[in-house]
Amino acid sequence: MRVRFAPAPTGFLHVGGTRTALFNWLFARHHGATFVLRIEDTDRDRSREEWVDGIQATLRWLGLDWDEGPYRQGDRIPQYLDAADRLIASGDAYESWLTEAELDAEREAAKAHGGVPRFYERSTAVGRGDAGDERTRSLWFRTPTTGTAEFDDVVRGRVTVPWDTIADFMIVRSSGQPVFYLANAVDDAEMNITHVIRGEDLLDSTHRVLALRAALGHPGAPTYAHLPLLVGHDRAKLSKRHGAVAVEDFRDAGYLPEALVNYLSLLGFPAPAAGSEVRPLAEIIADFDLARVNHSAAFFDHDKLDWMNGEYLRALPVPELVERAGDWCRAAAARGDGATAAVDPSSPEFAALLAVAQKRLVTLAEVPAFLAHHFCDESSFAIADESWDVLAATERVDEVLDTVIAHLETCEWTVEAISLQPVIVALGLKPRAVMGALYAAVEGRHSGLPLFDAIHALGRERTLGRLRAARARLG
RNA sequence: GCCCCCAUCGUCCAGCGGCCUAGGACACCGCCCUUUCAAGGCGGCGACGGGGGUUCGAAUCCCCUUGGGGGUGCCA
Repeated sequence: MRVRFAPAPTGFLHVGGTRTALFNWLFARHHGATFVLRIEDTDRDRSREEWVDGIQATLRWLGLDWDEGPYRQGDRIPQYLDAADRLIASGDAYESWLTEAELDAEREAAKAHGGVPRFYERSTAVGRGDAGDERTRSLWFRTPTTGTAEFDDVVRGRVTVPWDTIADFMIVRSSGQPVFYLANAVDDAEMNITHVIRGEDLLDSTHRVLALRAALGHPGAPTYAHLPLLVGHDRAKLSKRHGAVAVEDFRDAGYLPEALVNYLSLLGFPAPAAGSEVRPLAEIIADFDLARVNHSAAFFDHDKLDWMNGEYLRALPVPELVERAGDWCRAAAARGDGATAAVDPSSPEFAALLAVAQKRLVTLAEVPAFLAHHFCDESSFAIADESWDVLAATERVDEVLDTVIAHLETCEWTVEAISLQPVIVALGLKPRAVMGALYAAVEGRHSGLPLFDAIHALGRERTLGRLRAARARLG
């Protein structure tokens, strides 16, 4: 069996396309099939080489490795044009020298009659036009006018459409470049693709591709499976205007590829009957079955992705978390992220603080904020305004600071010995009531990393310096 | 306009004629734990769009309707 993922390099790989790639990949890995990557760059004007590279880089980042390709349709133009010639010869297609305005006029006329445009008659009548006309040649497939177009879809069942509702369609542009339908039909046949797994937005095009394939004389047809679309808040097909949908943006935003893959595997496919939705790839592969794919569109829920990413982050062994967070920080710094540049991923404190930050992380992008109080110059250390307000509003805060300072001046420097509850309780106060003030004084914000670990990593002098500064500011 | 697809909690899924006073997950709310915040534990809120059938019995089958989406491009 052979499947293919066939993106057009007209933009970054977005989550919708990624889900399609993932389901093809899952199918291939489940059945031991061959996964082919094919770049559909027949539209020269919109295709860009950087996207061809970007798509591959993103697939690699996700771990969706392909077995063949990437094939480039741009390299196979002669095959498509040859196919077009055969269609002209057999009478299944015709050439047209109609201008775009004339084509539009035909469309208008057809619409007025409640029908669908056919350009053959008019094309024949006009021919190449008069000498001096600025006409160009395009090739069109002549669709049947009677009967029904039908095929069996693994997820939708039998799909039937009357041929008289399907207009003639272009197969070669006036620029001489073949159109998607033709290239798609030729490639799926010549590459021996057995299963076409793609988005539902391509459902209606299947009839045209199948008609081309039949007219070209390719026996049989692949099994089709049209996946439910991924939609945004407005339930419309997911696109750029729905915010961050470029997968490379998710990488930069600190998401783990395995979390994104796991999350995507849940959209349009039943969650495991028993056990967690968070599960190893091997299990997702083993469980995959085209016949169980859902029918209705799925909303891409960032909240659930966040939760999933947190689950994966928490499950990471600390050394691996340190390594991956370090990689992320270096990449962010390289992108020019100033807040991250100060963080030193190779320092022992980075690892120590990350270990206590782990349960609090939703994405790797939050690492710098949690660690900022540690990796800053004392001269640039500042307490956030709202956190200072919390500190200032704390009951007997001056007394608390004095006591804590005294304790930290002499205590043994271990996380256990630093523990501040005893001294607070000794003052007759509840730790809950004053802890916020201490977080603010030491970490610059009233909520953050566990205080005693933060203090331990910070060291005695820096900690005392901050506490004394806060005490002094109180007056 | 025409054609096609779809329809269970706010969201993602379970359900494939009786086990459903509809189950799980995310989100949300509350409680517990607690060094703030998280994490974790426990609990709560919350859905079969509507109308006809079929059947002893429909979330599950059929029809209509409504709603949503997709297609109808010299995009794929």
